[in-house]
Amino acid sequence: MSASRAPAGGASAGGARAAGASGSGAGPPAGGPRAPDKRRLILDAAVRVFARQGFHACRVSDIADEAGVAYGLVYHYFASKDEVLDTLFIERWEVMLQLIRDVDSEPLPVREKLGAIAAFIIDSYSHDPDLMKVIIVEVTRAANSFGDTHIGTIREAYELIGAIVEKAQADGYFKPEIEARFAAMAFYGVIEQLLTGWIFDLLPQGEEELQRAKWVVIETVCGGLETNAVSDGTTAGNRLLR
Amino acid sequence: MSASRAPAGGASAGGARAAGASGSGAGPPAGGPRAPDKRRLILDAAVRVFARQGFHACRVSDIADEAGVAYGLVYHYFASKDEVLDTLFIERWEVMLQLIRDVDSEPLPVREKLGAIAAFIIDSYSHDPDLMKVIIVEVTRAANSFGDTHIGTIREAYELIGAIVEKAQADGYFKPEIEARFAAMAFYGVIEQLLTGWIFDLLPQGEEELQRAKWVVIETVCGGLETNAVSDGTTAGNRLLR
DNA sequence: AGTTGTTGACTGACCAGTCAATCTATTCGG
DNA sequence: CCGAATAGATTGACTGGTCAGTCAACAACT
Repeated sequence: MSASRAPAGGASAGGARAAGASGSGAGPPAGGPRAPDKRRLILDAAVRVFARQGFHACRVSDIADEAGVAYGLVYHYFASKDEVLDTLFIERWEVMLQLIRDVDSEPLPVREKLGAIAAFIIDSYSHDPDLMKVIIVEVTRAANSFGDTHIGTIREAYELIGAIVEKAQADGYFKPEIEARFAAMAFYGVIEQLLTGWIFDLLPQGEEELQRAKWVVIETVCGGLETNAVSDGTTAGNRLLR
Repeated sequence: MSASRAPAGGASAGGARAAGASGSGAGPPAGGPRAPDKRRLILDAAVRVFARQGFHACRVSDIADEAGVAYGLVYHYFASKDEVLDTLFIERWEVMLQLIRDVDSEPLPVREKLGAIAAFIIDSYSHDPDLMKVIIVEVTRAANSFGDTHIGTIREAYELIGAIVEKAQADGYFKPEIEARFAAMAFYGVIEQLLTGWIFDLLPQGEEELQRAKWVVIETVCGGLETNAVSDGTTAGNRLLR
């Protein structure tokens, strides 16, 4: 429930370089906030355009216009229109993957681990709805084209979450009857559907709702996965074990 | 849990007719299984092609080829490529909507109501994975383009499910702290994510797994929504009230 | 004098949608 | 009962527009 590290949108960080430019090593002279950094400008513009019109419906010239640069410059920094989207996805997903790994390695109760993951994703949406919309709509859920390309990376997230669930089962917090893989999908599915609800404007999305949603996710999913009696007579849920 | 009415894929049924053909009333002489019914042929071919290549990546000629008809015939029955997909979605979604309405109107315990809905969707996938893939990937989750067009119909499903949850809350089976709208999204999200898992081949999809998944969905979601003590001391879950 | 950044007009491919022609079935006058 | 007439079904070559990606030139910086 604490602050949770929401990601900064601006800094360059990784980002897979395309073909073409050999990039002699050093980046811009000083990484200060002053540099125009057209590459970033294009990436950020692309997020807005993709979110507004969708990847397929928008033209490369729309991105260039939005970024205020010439058409050709897009191809100076990226090998193709696809690569722009790929870059956006990889950049962001890698951060999430790292967070999940970090969370996983810490000795926390499951609720807090899953809570941190849910919080991260929801905070990411809160911080940059357009970017999350693009990643979910255009990549994560695009079974053909992009989804296929990144399926390996996407799967990794599910597997890491699955591992967390498995551990919780081994420790007796979660019931073992529900396969960890299924549970991981369920957990992630609930979160993604909430984002979808916000994206489609099917759910109210004040800051308060977003915060509350974190709790709802955990309460709903963990509630169903925990070993809270039912079959055995004791009232002792994990609550007491913890 | 019972058989649940899985939909037949073949018969024409409703289906919004396009512009053009005024249809002087009677359809084909006898509605027997003999009639070629090119319209249906095209629709079924489109499902296969859309599932395989995706809506955007495929050409109208691919559909015509797959159906074994001439290019132009597609435009005899449908006003546009879009209309083919629209028709597929509406046809199927309407059936689901009707099922939800039926289920809702019957006096059943929540678990069985939601169970019937989950079963229907999962059976639909089991019966025609391609069609479900197309509907989910190309429409339900396409925030721009198609998703936008059908958002009203999609929303209706969420609202109906939400109403079921609300009723369960009023009856004391579900806890009231989790807003019905959220719960409905969570429920649907879990199911859709499972389908996604199967579509992307992230989850094993034997017939046995699909059947088991129905139980997992209910167990997970309802487990988290039910008023199973926790805050009050009694072990009495809804199980006893029922 | 070279290297990297930036520009935008241009091209080549691709494809949705059109349409005139052909085919098939049903109707109807004689 | 037959052949003409009408209407729908079916065909596939063609068109028009769109757009991703190229490239030759120019600018800025070192």
